[in-house]
Amino acid sequence: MRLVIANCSVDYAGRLNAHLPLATRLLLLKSDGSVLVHSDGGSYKPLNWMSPPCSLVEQVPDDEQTDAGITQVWTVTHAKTADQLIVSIHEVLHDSAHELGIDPGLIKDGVEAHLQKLLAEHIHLLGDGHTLVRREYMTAIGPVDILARDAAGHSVAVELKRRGDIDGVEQLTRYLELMNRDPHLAPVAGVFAAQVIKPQARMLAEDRGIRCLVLDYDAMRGLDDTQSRLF
Amino acid sequence: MRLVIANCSVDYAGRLNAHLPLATRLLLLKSDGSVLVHSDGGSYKPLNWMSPPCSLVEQVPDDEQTDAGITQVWTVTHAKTADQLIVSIHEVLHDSAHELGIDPGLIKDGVEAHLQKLLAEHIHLLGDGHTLVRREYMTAIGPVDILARDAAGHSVAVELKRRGDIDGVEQLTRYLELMNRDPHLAPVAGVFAAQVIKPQARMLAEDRGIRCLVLDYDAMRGLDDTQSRLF
DNA sequence: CGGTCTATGTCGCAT
DNA sequence: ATGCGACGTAGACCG
Repeated sequence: MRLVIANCSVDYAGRLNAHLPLATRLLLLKSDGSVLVHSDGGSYKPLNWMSPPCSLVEQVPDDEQTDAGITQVWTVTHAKTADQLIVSIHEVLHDSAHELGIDPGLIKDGVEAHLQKLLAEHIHLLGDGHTLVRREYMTAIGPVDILARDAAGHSVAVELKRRGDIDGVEQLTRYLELMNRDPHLAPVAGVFAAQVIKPQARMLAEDRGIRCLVLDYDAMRGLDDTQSRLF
Repeated sequence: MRLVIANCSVDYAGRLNAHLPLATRLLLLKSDGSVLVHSDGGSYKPLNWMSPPCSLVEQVPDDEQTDAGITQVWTVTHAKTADQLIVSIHEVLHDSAHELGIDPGLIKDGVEAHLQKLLAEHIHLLGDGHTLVRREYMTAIGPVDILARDAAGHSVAVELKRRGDIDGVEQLTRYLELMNRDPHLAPVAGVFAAQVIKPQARMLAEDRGIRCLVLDYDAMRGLDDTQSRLF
């Protein structure tokens, strides 16, 4: 990894065109050839960048560029799309290289996949007598997170979110509309399950006859632990 | 901006929990207090981060941590959500600070506006005999990208996307529902036009009687060039 | 490899 | 502040 602090301007030409006027920035060159241009603020997103696979070529500026005060030009070209990032460097204020090695990577916990697995394992949380049909039940417009049957044997489609928002309700509505046309499944009831359900999403769901279910992730994990210990 | 290369492990507790095992990484501290943890590869997204507004506290490790080889502990806390990022540093390999100043920011030049202009100029791409009524036709719930009339004089509402996704179909559906209540416009047909239309979006659109139109941006630009050269 | 969905999405703009 | 749509979305998972 190479870290360069430099006074530079940057141009990107690819899926859009973008330009960064002359200013002092961090240029971060990773060992896979990718380049990140960061300012001293904002979020984790760089002002501009080139993702791998790509290659960097350092060029000597032509006369016109030299007259404009440019001392180096970096041209970073994407290997597949031919997108280009051109960094015109005026002054280098810092330049250092570091050996980092391969990163073991991030370990995550608490994402939607876990929730889905936990709810499938404890399907009774949907209500007494419910049974699991399957996770990721495929329909023509995409997979329904969980398909179950209630005590009376009627289909129940569950849309699962970490945070229950309006678009989740819209998604479930589309599935229900489609599934209710299938005589093998109809009638299909809807359950919108999430750790937190926004008031507007709850409103919309209930207005459409969709039941809302707030899930307690820690409690569900607790159930899981208890069950694990029993076996 | 402060750049630190260090052997460290990182823990995040917030909307989810995440852990980074001990390894050498770049720690990027921006002047607004935000922190980015980057490995030497992957994408522009850091392995872990804390976005502003947040505050960093450097702590002396307790005995247990010292025994584990930890020399510094940074606790970064988000000012609003109380999300925490904890960086446990074993060894610092580089540490430098740099004054960057405020960045003038990125200037973008997009593609979708151009697509709309091109389709409006070559409205026959909608079908023989079509005529343009206007771009950005205003309705109570927002502007329809293009309103046209077909050969029979019936209204045609066009939703334009670079990439045709399900939410684009939803958007057009809302417009059509509204516009079809207006006796001056009804009946209004829908056309979903994009450079790429996802199968599920096509499915949903056609199920709702909305016609799908795949646009070739380069070919349309070619038409434009030809026309430009004629005048 | 393409197709779809999730995301600590982020970002910007409207209300 | 909050909702909503776009993004050079990126990344994971699945056929």
